[in-house]
Amino acid sequence: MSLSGLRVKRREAVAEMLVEAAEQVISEKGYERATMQDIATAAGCATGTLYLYFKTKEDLFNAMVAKHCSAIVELAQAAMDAQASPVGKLRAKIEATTDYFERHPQFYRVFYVAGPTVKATIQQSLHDEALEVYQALRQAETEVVAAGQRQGLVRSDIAADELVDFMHALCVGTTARWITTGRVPPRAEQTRLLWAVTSSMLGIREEQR
Amino acid sequence: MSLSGLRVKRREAVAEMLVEAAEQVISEKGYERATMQDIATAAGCATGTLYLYFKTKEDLFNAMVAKHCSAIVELAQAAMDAQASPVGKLRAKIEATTDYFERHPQFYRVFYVAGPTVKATIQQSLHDEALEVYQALRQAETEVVAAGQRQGLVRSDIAADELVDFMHALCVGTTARWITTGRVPPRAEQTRLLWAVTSSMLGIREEQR
Amino acid sequence: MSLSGLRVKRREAVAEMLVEAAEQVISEKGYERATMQDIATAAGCATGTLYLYFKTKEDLFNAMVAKHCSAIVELAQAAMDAQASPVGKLRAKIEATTDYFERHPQFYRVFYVAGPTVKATIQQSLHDEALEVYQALRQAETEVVAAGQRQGLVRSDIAADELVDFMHALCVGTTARWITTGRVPPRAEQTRLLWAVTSSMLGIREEQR
Amino acid sequence: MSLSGLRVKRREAVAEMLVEAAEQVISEKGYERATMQDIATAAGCATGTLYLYFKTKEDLFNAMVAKHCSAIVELAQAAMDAQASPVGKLRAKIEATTDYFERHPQFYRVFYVAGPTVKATIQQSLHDEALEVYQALRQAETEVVAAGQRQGLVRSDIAADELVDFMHALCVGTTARWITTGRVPPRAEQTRLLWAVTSSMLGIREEQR
DNA sequence: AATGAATGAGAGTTCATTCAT
DNA sequence: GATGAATGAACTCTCATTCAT
Repeated sequence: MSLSGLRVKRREAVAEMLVEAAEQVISEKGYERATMQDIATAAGCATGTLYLYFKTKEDLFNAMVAKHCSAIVELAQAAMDAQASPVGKLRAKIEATTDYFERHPQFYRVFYVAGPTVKATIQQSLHDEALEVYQALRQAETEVVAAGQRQGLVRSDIAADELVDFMHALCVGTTARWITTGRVPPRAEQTRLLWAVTSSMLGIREEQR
Repeated sequence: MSLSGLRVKRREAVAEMLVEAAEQVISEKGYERATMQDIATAAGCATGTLYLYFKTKEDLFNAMVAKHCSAIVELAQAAMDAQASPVGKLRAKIEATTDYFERHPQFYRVFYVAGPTVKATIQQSLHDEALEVYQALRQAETEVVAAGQRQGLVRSDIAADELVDFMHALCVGTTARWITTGRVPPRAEQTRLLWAVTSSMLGIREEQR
Repeated sequence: MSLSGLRVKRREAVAEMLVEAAEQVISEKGYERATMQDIATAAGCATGTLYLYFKTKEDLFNAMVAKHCSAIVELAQAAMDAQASPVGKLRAKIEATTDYFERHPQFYRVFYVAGPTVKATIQQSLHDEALEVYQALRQAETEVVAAGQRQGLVRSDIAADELVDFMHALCVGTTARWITTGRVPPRAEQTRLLWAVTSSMLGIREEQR
Repeated sequence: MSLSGLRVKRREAVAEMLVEAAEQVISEKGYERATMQDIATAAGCATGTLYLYFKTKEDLFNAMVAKHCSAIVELAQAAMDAQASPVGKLRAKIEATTDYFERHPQFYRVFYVAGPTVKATIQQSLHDEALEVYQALRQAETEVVAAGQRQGLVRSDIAADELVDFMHALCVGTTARWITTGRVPPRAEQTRLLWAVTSSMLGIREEQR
């Protein structure tokens, strides 16, 4: 690997570390209350150093959000692709995302602590890179639900895209509660519970029955 | 009413107005970005006046949150009391809260815009005044769900208090989506949709069938 | 005078005082080196106070420049209007401006110390308020010189507007030298010297001879 | 030439290049706004490299000013030496300096953009190297003018050293106007105009008449 | 009670300078 | 010698809070 290749690698590694420090601090204090000084201290560097890697505070925040969004979307998509049946896909997707949030509770907390910038930021940062991917995921889920409806496996009295929204609301809301209260059930239980409520909400009739 | 009684009345009326101004501004800009100057301007008074009624900015925010929490809890409790059957109670509670948020979208928005202080504040402000009432509501709901389970009207494979949490997650998450996207379905549709997903999630078998 | 009238008066008085403090500090250290803290200290107030009267540092600077430019232009115009003959007008204008700079040496120093913003600022601030007045003055001078040329009192081998530019260059440059070296000749001598060189540069033949 | 002699040569060549880069950037943005990074970029080297040749930013600036001052003084002196008569000397000096500024407009611009450091810097940097030379030039000019006065070629109602100052003011002010407005007359015209106004200001009676 | 001018601590950001590589 | 990442002091500007009127 060339010298400049090494440099790029190193730069990315440092940026990654700074993002993690930011994540740490922001998840504790919220975006507005977290100062660049705080983040620098958490990262073990000087304030000015942060600006060598990110042009503004918001930039740093965006980088963090984009990183996680991309990761989640990617995992969810992969989990769905690995399954054949609509019901299997939905279940796998729920498992994958629950899993991710459990492994990255700080990121989740950001959304409940981060404040005003979050919404604007997510939309903006996703526009740049991951929005298409994110929309594709939503599209894919809707198609899966619709397929389930056509096969009589999913309730048909509510439109597929609305069901997807309900699914998201339920999963996100539940995960939020787990993480913010600090009482996270064991993994197996998480999946069981979430799938139990989601599947009955969707009126799912399991195929193998 | 005594003179001092009138004075108290007047003081409360002014405080109420200031809270409304704060609500307006904070729901637009978020807690951190909303300045006391902004709020004073919205209320049509001077900055200093705010401090005659609230000791700090956070105090003003707390008053606003407490006001709405109390109102919601009260309405929900009343709606449940007016129904006899467990299923009726649950349905009535959902209707009552959905109703409240639709009439006070600004308050709802606060939770998605308000930022870091929200969680701390809610817990703190609820501690002070409304937490007991709020816990009582949750308790009441849990008992209703448990009663439904005993009568075979509600699924029994998940504990009553957990079902209550799922209910909350679903309702709050869905309402959030409606309000933040700005695409609020008509009232009747709201209730139909929410009840359709909630009841099937709870495995409800309607009594009259 | 009404209460709000008094308030406006007071506000203007304070703003004027702050401008003077800024003038003091900037003439010593230059625009870039003068900090808002310095200016506040010179004015005997807190940093924040400056921002109650001027939106930005540049704003404060602009206010200062605009004030002096307007004053000079006004005095110069008045001095010219008070004279009948072209030669008298030119002489009166030189006297008036020399006079002003002698009474406000700090302002003059600004132009030799203030730095990059000066040119941009002067053009911009003059655009807003005083540019037309300033252009009018230049126009008036050009006409005076042209009149002098028609009457055979001023050399005709160089265009009137160019002669005006030379006049400005000579006066400004000379005043600059006096003020920056600190060796300012007595008033009577100033006028005598400046007029001696200017009039011979303009090829002036005094009328009464 | 010895090895170390070559090294010195090389070092000077690099320093010269860096000074030119600084000149470029500072003439555009002004001293304060020009960053060492900007200059390094313009020079095609790293920030740190600048510090191998100049101890501080001000040092680099001083080097640049000193370079031009020396050059101008040298040219002016040579031009004067090449003429015999006082009037010829003055005219030749004006031609030489006008010429220099036209060939180095960036340097001239520095004085109108560079800001607070200029005065201090010029005095300081000239002290170190060129002040004596500069003073010598001024002295030489004064003697030329005095000689002109003795021969009845130059007005005698104003002291020789003051006339020299007026000459400087007029030439510098005029050149400034040309360069900052960007409307530079053709070379021949420059000399004609400047000499026309300067000579009549000095009350010069051309010898050949 | 009401005002709003004043405060000053603290935020984000920049940049001359250093130093390990 | 050359590099450029790292530093941290210093800057402009904001805003919750106070207090004389």
